[in-house]
Amino acid sequence: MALRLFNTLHRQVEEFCPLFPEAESVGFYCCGPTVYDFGHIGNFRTFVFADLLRRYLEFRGFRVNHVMNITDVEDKIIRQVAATGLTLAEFTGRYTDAFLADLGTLSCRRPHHLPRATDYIPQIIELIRRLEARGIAYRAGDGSVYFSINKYRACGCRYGQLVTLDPDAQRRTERVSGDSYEKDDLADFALWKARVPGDGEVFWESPWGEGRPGWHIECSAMSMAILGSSFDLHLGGEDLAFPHHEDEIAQSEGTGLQQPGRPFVKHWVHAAHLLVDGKKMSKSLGNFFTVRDLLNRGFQGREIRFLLLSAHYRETFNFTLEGLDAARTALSRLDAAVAQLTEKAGSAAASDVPTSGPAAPASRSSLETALTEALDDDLNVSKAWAAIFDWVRETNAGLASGAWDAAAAADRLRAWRRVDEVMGLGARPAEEFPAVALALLDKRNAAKAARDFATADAVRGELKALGWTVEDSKTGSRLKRL
RNA sequence: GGCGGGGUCGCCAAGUGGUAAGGCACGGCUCUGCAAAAGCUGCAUCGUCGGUUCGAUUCCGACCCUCGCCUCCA
Repeated sequence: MALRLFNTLHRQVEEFCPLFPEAESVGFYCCGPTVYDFGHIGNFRTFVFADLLRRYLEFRGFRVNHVMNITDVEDKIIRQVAATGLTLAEFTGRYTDAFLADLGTLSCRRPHHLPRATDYIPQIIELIRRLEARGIAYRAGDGSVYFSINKYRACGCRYGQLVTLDPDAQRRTERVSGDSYEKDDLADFALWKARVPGDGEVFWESPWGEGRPGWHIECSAMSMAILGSSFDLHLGGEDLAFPHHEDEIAQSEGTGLQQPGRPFVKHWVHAAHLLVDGKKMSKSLGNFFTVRDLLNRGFQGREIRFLLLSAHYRETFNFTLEGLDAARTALSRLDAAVAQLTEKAGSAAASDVPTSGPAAPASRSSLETALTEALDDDLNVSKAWAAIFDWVRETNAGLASGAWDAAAAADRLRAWRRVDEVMGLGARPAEEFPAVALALLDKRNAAKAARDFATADAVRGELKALGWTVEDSKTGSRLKRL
């Protein structure tokens, strides 16, 4: 079996085969954030999904070269820079740091490369020059440089690979028409935007005068600079398919840098949106939660990650706080099983180091087999969770019946750790018990030992008021946060 | 208006031409001093109407509802 993934280019599920099987790594690009504000969890759904795919590829034995751009020059950023009086680097640096911190909170592996658009101005200019030399880019009256879709098509290239849009049937919004007068054609898009007074100090010298990069060119420049002119995987949110990715293909393939027969990107993968109350989560609607918002409400990053990974990436997913509560409950059941297994395994588990890469079939656990089967199927996480929760039930039942010794428990634990290399939930953070709670626990244990149940129950009530519940077991009592 | 997704148990969410995974919630039982946790167990005929078929939730058609893209956007 091999990994099968939906490819937006062909609108079907296809087996993932590296473009260059002999190459040492798989080229993996995911459109990153525009750093003008904190990202919301809708944005992070895509990044968590990208992380899952990366982890799974690595689990499957591929070496992944993961690139995520940081777009640090753009209209909203320029407005904010002007408004705050900060320099571009100061302003975008803050949100870049916040973004990376949030990525860490959600247990996403750090991309190997995090190129910033402003560090790639020479490459961007070079790309535009190539397009200009091939007659595909043209300079408009306002000094900006545009991409000509007609010229591009005249070169035998296809515009409209990711979406089917009939230009004549499109809705003409004010914004589109208002934007069009400098362009030869409505659908053309800016490669280089001439400096205007509102840009303040944000501009670069170029063969076309002072200005800044257009909307989509930075991704073409950075992805090709780092991964080459043809690479394996390009991901992003579904809203980026058009126009961003379509234009990216046009700019990249318009340069003619690819080997004959090689596409710019072999496999395009798009993640569906997160909804809130049935509507797309977005900055403009104001219906968004940032990772920080949820942390402030007492949720953990891994709980958010779990929720974001609970639905298939190509289905829209409705985010609710109730859903997050349910995710927390489910995750704590998993945590409890893993914790008990760890306890049972004792020192037998200590030497285990989870490893990536394919396990020999003989040593593959049934959990791992089920996970692989599920994820090979276009990353069917629902199926994967079903297997994981079946495993949780088996684990609890086996633990309760005393069926396993330490070594058997360690085996099961090892299986889980391998699977968690992909899911990325990690271990539950160690709980800090306040001294008061521990004192009350002792008091209750003493009362219980003396069979003074009235006192024991009263103390349990006190603990409950403090937000702790008590779980009695054969081996003793433990505290658990309510 | 054009294009593309969805409508499966109270909620979330897989899936299949032969009567439907998993999670959360809920009920019963076991365990427990009582609980909690855990286990066992119960709980859906798949938007509507037609059609194809021995048989459709799964295929086709129509309709209703809903979300997204077409404009910066994960």
